[in-house]
Amino acid sequence: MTRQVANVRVRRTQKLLREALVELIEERGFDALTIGEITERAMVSRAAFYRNYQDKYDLVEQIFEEAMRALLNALDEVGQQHPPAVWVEFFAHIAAYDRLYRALLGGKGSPWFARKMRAALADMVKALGQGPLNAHAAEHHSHTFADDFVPDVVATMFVEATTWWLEKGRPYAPKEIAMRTSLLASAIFKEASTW
Amino acid sequence: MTRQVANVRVRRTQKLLREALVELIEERGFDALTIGEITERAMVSRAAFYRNYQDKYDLVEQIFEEAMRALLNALDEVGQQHPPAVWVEFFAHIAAYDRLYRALLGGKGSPWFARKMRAALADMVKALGQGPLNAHAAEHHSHTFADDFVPDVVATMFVEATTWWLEKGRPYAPKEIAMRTSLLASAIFKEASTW
DNA sequence: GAAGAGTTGTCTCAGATGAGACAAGGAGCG
DNA sequence: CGCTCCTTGTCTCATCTGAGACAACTCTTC
Repeated sequence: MTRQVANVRVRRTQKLLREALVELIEERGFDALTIGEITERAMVSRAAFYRNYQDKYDLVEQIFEEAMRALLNALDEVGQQHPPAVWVEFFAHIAAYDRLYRALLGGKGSPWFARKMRAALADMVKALGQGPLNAHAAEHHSHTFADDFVPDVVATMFVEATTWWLEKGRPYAPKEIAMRTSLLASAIFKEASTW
Repeated sequence: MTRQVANVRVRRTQKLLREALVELIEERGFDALTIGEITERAMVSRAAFYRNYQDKYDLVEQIFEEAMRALLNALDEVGQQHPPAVWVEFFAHIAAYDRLYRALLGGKGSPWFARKMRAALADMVKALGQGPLNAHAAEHHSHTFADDFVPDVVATMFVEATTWWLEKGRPYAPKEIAMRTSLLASAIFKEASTW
């Protein structure tokens, strides 16, 4: 399949499909959706769907990747000065894409997506692990299996925190939830560094 | 121009243009907009615009007419039992189309639209004038020039009330604002019936 | 396990759409 | 006035899209 990008019609089709998918996940959950349902909502033909995407997983994946790109851009602007600032930005990002993440992570979402997100976050945590967030590991040169395992644990924690936060209607400001979760993350890293 | 309706593509184009127009009125005001700007936001060609509409006034007009159709449907369901109920439904309708009416009636809207709405409301008031709302006129058979003038005044009052209500962020519930304005309307009718 | 209903993924072709060019008109400016 | 820049409204043609048909597949339900 040739993944087109130049044409306005193609980009419009993709936009309509993305919006329709998010709406429908909110209404009926991801797993229950059929391609025909999505394309009907998007006012697009079923053929147009298959011209752009493999299946509905491909579609969410691209929505998610786009969201992640937006997040990474936001993180670039913050710089790496203050470790918690990254997570403030992260939760601000979640808040901005509230409907999307609520749809994908909430009760009607698919576990498949939570895995996807956990993996992406684990990569982020690993990248940050080289930096100032994980001072202990850097100091003690603790190159155990913790280097793979701990980021996974921390990422899981962040996904859980995000899910909880969204489902409760975001009771804390991004700054606050970021503080709490990054303190938890630090504690995990610290504990792990003693292994 | 042949006004097409059957095709999905045509309806989609119209939907995209409607949404783009409302967005852009909110951002930059109605008068400042060019056709090119609207079509670009809608991800639609300029030619497609002219295939569906005469000009931007034609487009707002249709958005408004669609909104009015929705309102009249809602009014049908209410029935004519309780005069204020009609106005409760009216303000509930305004609230439902909050963004649209705020955009069209607010500071960046066009006076042209306020006139349009006043005329539509005057017709509504005249229709209701035959009914139970205007008990006085019916009782006293007051067929003066008031039959044309008073509905205009009342309609103007409703437009003003609507504008005020939207700009203040809808401080009252639809029921409450409906109560107050319909009392005003009754007072106007009562006074006029003594002429 | 057979039948029925619904979904998926692919294909074709008529038909609607986007790109772009065009003349005409208006607004701002010296 | 003349000049430039932008917008409008219309047209043509290449291109993308929707409709619909199709076989293959998966569930239910008997």
